[in-house]
Amino acid sequence: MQKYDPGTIEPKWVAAWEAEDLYRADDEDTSRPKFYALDMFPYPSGDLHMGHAEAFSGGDAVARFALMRGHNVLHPIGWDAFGLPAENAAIKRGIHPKEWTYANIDQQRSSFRRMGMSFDWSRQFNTCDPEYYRWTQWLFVRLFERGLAYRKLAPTNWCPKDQTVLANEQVINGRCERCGTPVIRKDLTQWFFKITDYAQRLLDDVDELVDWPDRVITMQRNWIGRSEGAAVEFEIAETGDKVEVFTTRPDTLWGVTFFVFAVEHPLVMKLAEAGGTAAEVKAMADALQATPLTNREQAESREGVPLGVHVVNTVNGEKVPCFVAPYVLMEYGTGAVMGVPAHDQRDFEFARAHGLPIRVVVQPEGEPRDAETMTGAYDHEGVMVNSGPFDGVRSPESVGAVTKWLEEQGKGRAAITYRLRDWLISRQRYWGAPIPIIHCEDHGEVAVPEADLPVLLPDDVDFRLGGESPLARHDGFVNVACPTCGKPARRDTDTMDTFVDSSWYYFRYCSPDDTAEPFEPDRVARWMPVDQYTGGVEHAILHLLYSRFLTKVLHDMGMVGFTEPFPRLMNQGQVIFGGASMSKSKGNLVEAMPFVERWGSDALRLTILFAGPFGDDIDWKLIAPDHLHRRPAMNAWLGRVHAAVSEATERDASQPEELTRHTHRTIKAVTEALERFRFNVAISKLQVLTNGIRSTLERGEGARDAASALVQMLGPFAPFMAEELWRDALGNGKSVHVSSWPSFDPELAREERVTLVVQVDGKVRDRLEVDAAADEATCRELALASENARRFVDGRQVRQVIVRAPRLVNIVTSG
RNA sequence: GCCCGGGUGCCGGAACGGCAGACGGAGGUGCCUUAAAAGCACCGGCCCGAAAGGGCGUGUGGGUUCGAAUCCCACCCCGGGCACCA
Repeated sequence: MQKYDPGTIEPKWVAAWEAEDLYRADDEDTSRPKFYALDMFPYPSGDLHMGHAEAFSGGDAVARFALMRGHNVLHPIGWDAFGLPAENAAIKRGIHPKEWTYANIDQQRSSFRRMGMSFDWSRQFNTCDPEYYRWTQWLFVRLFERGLAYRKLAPTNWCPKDQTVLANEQVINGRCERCGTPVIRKDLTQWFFKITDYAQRLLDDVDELVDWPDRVITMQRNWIGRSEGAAVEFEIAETGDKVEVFTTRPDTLWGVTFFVFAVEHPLVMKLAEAGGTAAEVKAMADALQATPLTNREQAESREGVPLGVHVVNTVNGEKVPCFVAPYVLMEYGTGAVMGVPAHDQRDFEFARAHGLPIRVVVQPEGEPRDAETMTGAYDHEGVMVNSGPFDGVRSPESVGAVTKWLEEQGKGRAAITYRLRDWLISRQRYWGAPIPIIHCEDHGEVAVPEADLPVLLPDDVDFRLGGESPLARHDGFVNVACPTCGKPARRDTDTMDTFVDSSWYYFRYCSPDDTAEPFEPDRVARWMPVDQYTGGVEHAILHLLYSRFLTKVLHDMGMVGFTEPFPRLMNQGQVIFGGASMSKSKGNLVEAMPFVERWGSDALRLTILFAGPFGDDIDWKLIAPDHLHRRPAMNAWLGRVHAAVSEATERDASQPEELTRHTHRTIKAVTEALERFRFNVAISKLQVLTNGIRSTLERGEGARDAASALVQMLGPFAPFMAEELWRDALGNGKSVHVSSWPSFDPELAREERVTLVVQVDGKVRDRLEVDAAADEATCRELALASENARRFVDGRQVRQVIVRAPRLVNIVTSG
């Protein structure tokens, strides 16, 4: 008998599967139900590491399971190939980003092949291919036409190191997500996608996400950040200017004792001049402009500068002083807030710092607060006081009552504010899809006509860092005729955020060779929505939100008939090392291929999927630290499977019923575990069955049927071993991966003999073997007759006997 | 601060409210081997006990229940997300 050698088995089947075209999704076949199994496509930076191995082992198991259950499976792969890492790596190495990117893609592709992933390779594409980004640009133009792509001067997050603007989402704790450099503020004209138009729908349609992890849904909700309240109009006493504020607490309007503007508020300089404080205000504005956003955000000081003017409190006519302070942000609400120190902690601190009055207008019942002695704001429920007509009104009703009154008085209205901002998509970098816009002196922003797409990214560009987009330095790219009038004009020199590329790639897989449109609506209708999306939780917000947004836009354009692309989402955990996330810079990145070469792809998949629940993080250091020297348990198990199955096929003896029952129980358990992505549990059941087969063989009995089922169930986890045994040892002609997933007979899956646990007062005192069909009376009788139990019952009075036939009897005594 | 997760042997982890620790790892003992590795067999929560057996055990404290790792309340600790959001 031959020993298990993955090094010869695995490459052999890679070649066979490709020759047989085993994993091609069939666009025409409607006899089988479709199943779109999507894995978040990888970024081609270096070769595959253990994080890839985890994500794709899980995704591949899902796809293979669906295939064996009779689905027509679409399981595609591609590369998210534009973006900063490629550009940075290229600058560092002095080569072209294209070269670096395509080399990495080649390497990852060959590694995926070696691992035997069940991808339909005929659909592969890269987002940096002109055939792909042509359609990214096409989508940009469609959004532009619909008013969903627009340019505005905006304070941006600027990374001084990467020399580019970052989206809010790419700023982590005030630092650049990529390089960790503190981000500073810079006002630039930028392209945005108007995702805020879809804020409410993005929130509402969360209901259509039938199977997403709760935490991801929560993150999406928090990111959209809907707040309900009121918009109230105030008037500046000295100038008559009107100012609107948003508040979630209109019931505290009578407690307003001051008013604060953000420095960027359009009225600020005018008011400062009127109030005679222009110099101080200008100084503060300049200081803030030069201050990195980090410092501004972390400032806990309540500094502020008086504007020298007053605002008239809309509800009672009182005049209160106005200030400019950094704690008020132009980006949220209206950029101006009413100061209610008694009921907002920030306002409280500001009032104390500037000697402003504090007025309690909401009193907690039972323990009234006193402005003099308060040590912090009271921001909970209570009864309104000092509030004119509203004295005595209780929260939470008070908020609605005041809002209604404001509307009647024409002083305000109910309002909703979202935390979500528009999506900043322009990048002043080279390695991305050029924005297909031409700037004409006479016609402004003109979209590149569809026939002229793609706007090719020129190869001969000096892409090293500079203050502006590298494309701006390429005259041949920049200078172009206006599509409308033909006069000399300039191309837009920004490129698109890579999140734009990745927000629609799953549509392209449905018809990847389409040269007339981004995707064929009929094919998309055929394959989408995605049946199971697998990927990392690091994309819980950005990628998923953008994809959901774009799908809704395409829906509104009449191109797709659904509004959510991924109703089911599964997040794998991260593979970490020694408690820290793996990264090249930390030097703890564990690459996948050395393991594969040494012990096989099957062993790697099993090691990772067996390590714990799929959604939990895996610490490689704890799971297989010394894997290149020590034989992994999964490789050893596969060796035993190989030996046992081979032996089972050579034996004529009949299979004992006990093993048949065990097999059916295992099929049931593994099927259920796979349906819920409980790979670790499924694999453990397969190991138990292996042990059962081995002891059966040891007793000289047969195990062919059990072995056959085991091999099939191994398919999603260890595709090579399964195939080898299925075709070679078991002698089947067609691939195990297109065989029908084994079914179980519920009658056989039920245990025949079970352990009846006998408890006395809740403690286990005996275990009896009984027929699984034993009824309540029988169990009760057997339990009461048990020697071991009686030793604890004697001398006591039996008060109650709980029977859960055939598993448990609890004899409850007293005394 | 707010919002999510999660605390089970030495380790990864199992466990429809009903035998806690399945299945593995690390370790130990034995077999095989000149030897090592590999393989195979057995042991493996803690305490008492020679054993039979008993007691204690799922972060802490309480509660519900015949019965709680599991349900409820409070607290402690760890991880993640958001964070001057008006």
